[in-house]
Amino acid sequence: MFRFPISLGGGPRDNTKPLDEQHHRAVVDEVDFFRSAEKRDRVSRDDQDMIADHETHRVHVKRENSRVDDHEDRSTDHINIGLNLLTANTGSDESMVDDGLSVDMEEKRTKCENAQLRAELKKASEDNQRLKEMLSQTTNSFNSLQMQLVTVMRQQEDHHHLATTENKDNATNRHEVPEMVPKQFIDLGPQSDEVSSEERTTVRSGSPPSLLEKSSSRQNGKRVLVREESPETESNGWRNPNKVPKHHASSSDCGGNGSENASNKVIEQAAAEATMRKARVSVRARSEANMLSDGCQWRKYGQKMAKGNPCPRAYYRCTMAVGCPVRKQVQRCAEDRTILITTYEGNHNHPLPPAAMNMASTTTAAASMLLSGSTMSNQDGLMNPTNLLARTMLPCSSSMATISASAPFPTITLDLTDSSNGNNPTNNPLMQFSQRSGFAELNQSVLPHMMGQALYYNQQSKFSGLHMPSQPLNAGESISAATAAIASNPNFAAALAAAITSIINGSNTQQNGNNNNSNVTTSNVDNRQ
DNA sequence: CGCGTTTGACCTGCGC
DNA sequence: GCGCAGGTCAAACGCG
Repeated sequence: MFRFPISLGGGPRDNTKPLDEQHHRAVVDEVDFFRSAEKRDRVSRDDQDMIADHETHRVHVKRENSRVDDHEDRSTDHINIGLNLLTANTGSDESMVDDGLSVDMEEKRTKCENAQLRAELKKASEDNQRLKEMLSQTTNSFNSLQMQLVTVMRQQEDHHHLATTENKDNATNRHEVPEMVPKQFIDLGPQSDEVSSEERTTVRSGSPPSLLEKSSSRQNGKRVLVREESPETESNGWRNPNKVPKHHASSSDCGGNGSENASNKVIEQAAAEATMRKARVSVRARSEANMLSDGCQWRKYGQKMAKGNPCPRAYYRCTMAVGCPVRKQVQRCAEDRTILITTYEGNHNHPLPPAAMNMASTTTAAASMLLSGSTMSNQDGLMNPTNLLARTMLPCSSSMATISASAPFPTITLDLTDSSNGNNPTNNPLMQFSQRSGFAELNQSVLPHMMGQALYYNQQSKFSGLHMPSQPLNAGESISAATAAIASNPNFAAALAAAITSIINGSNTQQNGNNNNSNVTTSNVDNRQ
């Protein structure tokens, strides 16, 4: 566990000081080049401080150093300490004869201790910072999970309510209450900041003015309610998201009457959407079919021969709602054509059937991670062992999940082919996950969901799309267990506690195994400048 | 006839 | 600036 150096090298006198003062002392980043000089100077001027106790001297010196500015302000005599050094020596009393050597030794000793203290302080501050980050991430994850839980519970309530209603008014109201899928908006993108949970509840239960409910979409022959984007939203949607910056630039030029703040906001939104779209989740699975059935409706809009692969790449977009930005690419692996590589991109902006929630949560989590990762520097990205994603995802799926930036966009690849131990399901962490979580079904649409849940759990993890080689870590089991606990245990607090414990243990494990953690978060410096 | 697929053209970003 | 590759568009086509 983390060790907090409570004793900062001070003697008993430290405990008598106020906490804030001690803290102040701890923060002061001084180098006592003039420690001995000050001391000797003080000896010459202050008889009361001529105490033989070395410890008392040292503590007093630190206090002096922490308030050196005050001294300089109050008395100009202390400005030129080095000059007073000679006069203090020459004019000193009998103590100078005896302390000539001991002072030097004490000086070295105090310097050494000071360096140790400084190192401990640095380490403590680093641990503190890391804990803060972990707490923040965990809190955010908890809030998100709680929101999902509320959504699911509400969904169940709705189903129950519908069932009871249908039982009561079976004949009369059936056509008025169409069978509908739960309106689960899993968009975790920038919109989530603007739409409060109350508003989302309203979206689920009512009909907001900006949303038009449309019953034309089909889902397995059933009528479903989908959200139809407003024209403005659609214009910023999938139509040409890659051109968003240019479009906005041109629009701002053409429509110069518009508010600059508004346009900036729109630009930021568009940039965020573009960023969200660039996060990709690639799923590798063995399949004879041309496409994985992930619960969504797709329409093919293009096909292209990719370089280095004799198999064409097919482009699909989600057609469950007008303007849904989600697209996917399907391509067979060049080396093994039985492997189907499906790459998802973007987040659904419409309600999804439960079957489609699986894959959607995965892509959404990836996009969210990209957003959070965009606020980080490369040094603090995946290469940083404090990264929750790297520590949580990769350990339990080191052979399945890789993150690569060699691709044009940050891509998380989920290898479900599992060539190494695929014949033994119990060796598969996801299989273990499913078994512990009580999932009866396990198919290619469920697997990404579970990965997606893990990703969702780590959506606050920061990464910059750097290449992260898979490294088997010891904390895999504990992380997997914690993830399973979250999924299966309705008590999120207990599950989160288990997860935090596992993460912390994993952090220590990693730190023990890797001493090159010089880039462990040491500052809050935001590198977006 | 409506919807989905096919396919060639076009656009855009990137490397040289 | 040019070429290449990835990605997208949209007219043509096929199917139920």
